[in-house]
Parts: sequence; C-alpha cells; structure tokens
Amino acid sequence: MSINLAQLKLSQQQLAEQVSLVDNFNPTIKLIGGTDVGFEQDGTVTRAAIVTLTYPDFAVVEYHIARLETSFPYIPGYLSFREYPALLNAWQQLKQKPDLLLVDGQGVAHPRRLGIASHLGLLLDMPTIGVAKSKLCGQYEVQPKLAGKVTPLLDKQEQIGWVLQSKNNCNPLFISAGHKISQISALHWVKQCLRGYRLPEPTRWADAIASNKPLFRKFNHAK
DNA sequence: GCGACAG
DNA sequence: ATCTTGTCGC
Repeated sequence: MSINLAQLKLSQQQLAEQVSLVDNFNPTIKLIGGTDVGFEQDGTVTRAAIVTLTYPDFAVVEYHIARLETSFPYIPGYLSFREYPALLNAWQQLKQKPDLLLVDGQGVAHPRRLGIASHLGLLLDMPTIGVAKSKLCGQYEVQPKLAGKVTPLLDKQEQIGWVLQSKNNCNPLFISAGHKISQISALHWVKQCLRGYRLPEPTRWADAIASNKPLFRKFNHAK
C-alpha cells in the first residue's frame, strides 16, 4: 500500500477541529472502559482489547478481543491509523457501551492535537481520555516520584495535558483530554481509577486481557 | 544538520 | 509494540 502522509496530516488537522474539550457527558458514571492494542507474529496481526468495568467497583462486565491483519506501519504521530480499525472492531462487539473510555495513547497531547484517544472518540462519538505511558510532545517540569504529583504538559504556551505520578518510584503517566471532556476532568477521572498501581484500572485490565497477563488468567480461572 | 519520536 | 530471567530497590 502507498501512504500519503501529507494527506493524513491534513485529515488529522481537520478532524482536530471537531474535538470537544467541553464535558459533554453525564458525570454519573456507571460503566467505564479501557483499551489496549498489541501485535502478533512480527506485527502482521493487530490485537485490540476493550473492557467494560463497573464504576466505582471496577468489576469486569464484558471484554472483547479483535484480531485483524495489520494494515499500517508505526509512524510517530500517526499511531491512530495503525490501531483504530481493530479497536472499532472490538467496540462493535460490546453489548454494553461504557459511559467513558480510557484509551492507551495520547489525546490532544499530539503535534496536531489528534492523538488516538481523540481520534477514536470522534469515530465513536464517545467521551475519551488519553492515558499514555510515555511522552509524544510537549515539555514539563520533572517532579519527585511521589504518588499524586501532577504537573502540566505544555506545548509553547498551551496546556495539552498533564504529567501524573500515579505511583511512587514509577515513571509518570501522560494524561490528556481525548474528546467530549475537559482537561481537568480527564485528570480527575484517571485519578478516580487509580488503585495502587501505575495504570488506572480500565487500562490495567485492557492490558492484562490483550497480553494474557496473570491478572487476566486468574480472572478466567476464578470462573 | 541534529535530536526526538504515543504503540 | 515484541523477544525474555533474574535482580535490585522501595
């Protein structure tokens, strides 16, 4: 396949104009979702996992795994084009849609303000939050690795997200609004989902499911 | 030209 | 992202 990056860049810029940084959802959340994407067989197969958990108890309600042939390479700044097809597939299998979705990757903390969380939020018309394990762009003041520390992630004069120390002695998380949510609410909800681990529960479960980690194995064995 | 660069 | 055991530190 041939890839026209200039075209994709334009597409991102146009879509970014439609992203809403206004809370446009019912803040009384009953279900919260998480996503994670992995790859198999040298990257030829994309595996996307989506989980729905109850809130605030975080009991697993439903999860789905979609396996699709990988159709796009990894290019920094264009991650969503590689991962959203599999995520859409997994989403369509959900019987109960969550009220809010935590997506692994950036929201508007992106060079063109359209990270995968924002892109997916637009495609699904859902409130989303970007929860990334590393930085794509922006600057911030390095903080002591004490749980709870938060500092703004800046690009020039603009705040594009937050750097959150979710747990002691761990690398921080990069939180940003995805779609239909404000920056301050994005930070708020991620904090509400922390239970002593570096990753918020929806992301932690999606990660465990996508990679068949011990947390997920125990869950399967228990039922 | 050089370094940075979600997953 | 993925291939992979033990090991060090809190």
